[in-house]
Amino acid sequence: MSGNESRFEQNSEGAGYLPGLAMDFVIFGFDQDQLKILLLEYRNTNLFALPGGFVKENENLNDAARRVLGERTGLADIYLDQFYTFGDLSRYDQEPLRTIMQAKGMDPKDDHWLLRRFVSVGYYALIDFRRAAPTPDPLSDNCVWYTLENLPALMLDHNDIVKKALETLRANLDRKLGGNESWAAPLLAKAFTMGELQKLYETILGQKLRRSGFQRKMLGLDILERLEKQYSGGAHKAPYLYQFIIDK
Amino acid sequence: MSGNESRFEQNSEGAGYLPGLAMDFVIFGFDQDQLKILLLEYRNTNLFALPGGFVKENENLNDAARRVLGERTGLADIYLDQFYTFGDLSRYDQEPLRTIMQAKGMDPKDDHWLLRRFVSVGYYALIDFRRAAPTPDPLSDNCVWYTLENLPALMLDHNDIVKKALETLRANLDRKLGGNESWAAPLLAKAFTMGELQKLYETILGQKLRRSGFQRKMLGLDILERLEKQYSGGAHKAPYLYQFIIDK
DNA sequence: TTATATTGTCTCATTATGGAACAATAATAA
DNA sequence: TTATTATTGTTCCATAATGAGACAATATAA
Repeated sequence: MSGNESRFEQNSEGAGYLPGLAMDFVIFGFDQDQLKILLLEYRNTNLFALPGGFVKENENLNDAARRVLGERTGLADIYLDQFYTFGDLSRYDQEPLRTIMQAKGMDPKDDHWLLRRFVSVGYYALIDFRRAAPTPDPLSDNCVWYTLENLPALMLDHNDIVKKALETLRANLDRKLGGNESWAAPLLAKAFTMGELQKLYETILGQKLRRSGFQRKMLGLDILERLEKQYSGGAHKAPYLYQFIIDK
Repeated sequence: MSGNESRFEQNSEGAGYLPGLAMDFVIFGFDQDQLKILLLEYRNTNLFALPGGFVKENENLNDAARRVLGERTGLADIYLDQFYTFGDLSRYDQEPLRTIMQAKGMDPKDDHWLLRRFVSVGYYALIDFRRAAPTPDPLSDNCVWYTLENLPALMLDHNDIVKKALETLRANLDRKLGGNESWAAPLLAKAFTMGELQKLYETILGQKLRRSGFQRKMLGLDILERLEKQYSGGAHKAPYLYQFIIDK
């Protein structure tokens, strides 16, 4: 992190990084029946942004994504999906970043590398809300979970990026219904009830599903192992707990 | 095309273009029951590549894609899909491009902008085989249709790019089956038989489909208009001709 | 005129899905 | 202790979708 700090402040040329290329992340977590994503906050500016990063000159693009994801969440081995590359000219707006840098006491020149035009590769990730250690980058003051329905206005085209990420995630859910479902594992506890799994689907898809049909389909996929243990805590029949079958 | 020529030869800095960012195209056409894509050939080098291009400094990424697609095929208003961005270090191999430039009588220095590392945004397009005017770029000698099953070994990671494009196209076919099917229009004649449409699906998906089921599903989508005209030419009952319903 | 290949449609068994019912039961209220 | 309540796991059935094939229709070739 110490070497990280310097790339923003001391190095006005962005040496060691590919010029004009950035990455932005839509990092999904699931907590209390809500989908959330990680946002960066900039104090005194009222600006919010997606976590992002840059690609080193001797680094694979997707490796850079994993590295930055680790830097922001402390997590490795994450379900990570490159979903779109954003390259509109409307992204090229020096104002927000200049405001942020000035709020940090910097006085960047017009040709500071961070103020140039960037094309940004979008990734989304599904991570374990409970294990994540949200960490702001050197320019930000905070890295916080925001409920998807409650997002503030974000910098540049970042709201569009979130929208596209969610669309892609939904489409992939449909397609992956037949395959290995372990994508959902990081979003749930190790053992979970069928109701919790259904709630996760409903939250991502933004619509209610029929209970019996959902149970029928999930059990039919042979990806769930029913545990003998039972959950307790509600004034009703105790549901089974399930785990995803690994390997498969 | 005149201004195009100069960007490769006279301008060793690539001025006016975003550095390190390229686009590669998998341009699909359909002819004689075969799926084909456009390849560039380089004489005296035995090298083949996907058509590609660069993004101007004051141009949207997707607009650049449409521009380059027009330059290579002469076509506008094309179904164009950005499917993945390729950024592995293994792409960074000066040899093929140096060979090509030398075969053209150029002697580029090691830091010639074309010999630097590029991250490339992949697009695929479905175009009308009959209306296309394949046009090589200034570095290439030829722009030719190749059957997908007969592709030669391509430069750099271009075979991977083709593979990924086909995977994406197939996945999108499945998803779009319920929606508007006009994506298929550029690949077929204005009027076509159900058998021709089925053949197109089978070729893209790489598998046989059941005839009665295909007909049932297609007619049920309400996207086809049955024409009174009938095709003739085979020693059998004449099939109906169909058109896609526009607007819808 | 007959044969042949392919088409448009239909049939029927099988499977999947929508929607609801039902008994089971863990906690809570009486 | 007993009744109540909310939620679960399962079953049921009507409807829809799908797989696999049968059959008559017919434009050309023999």
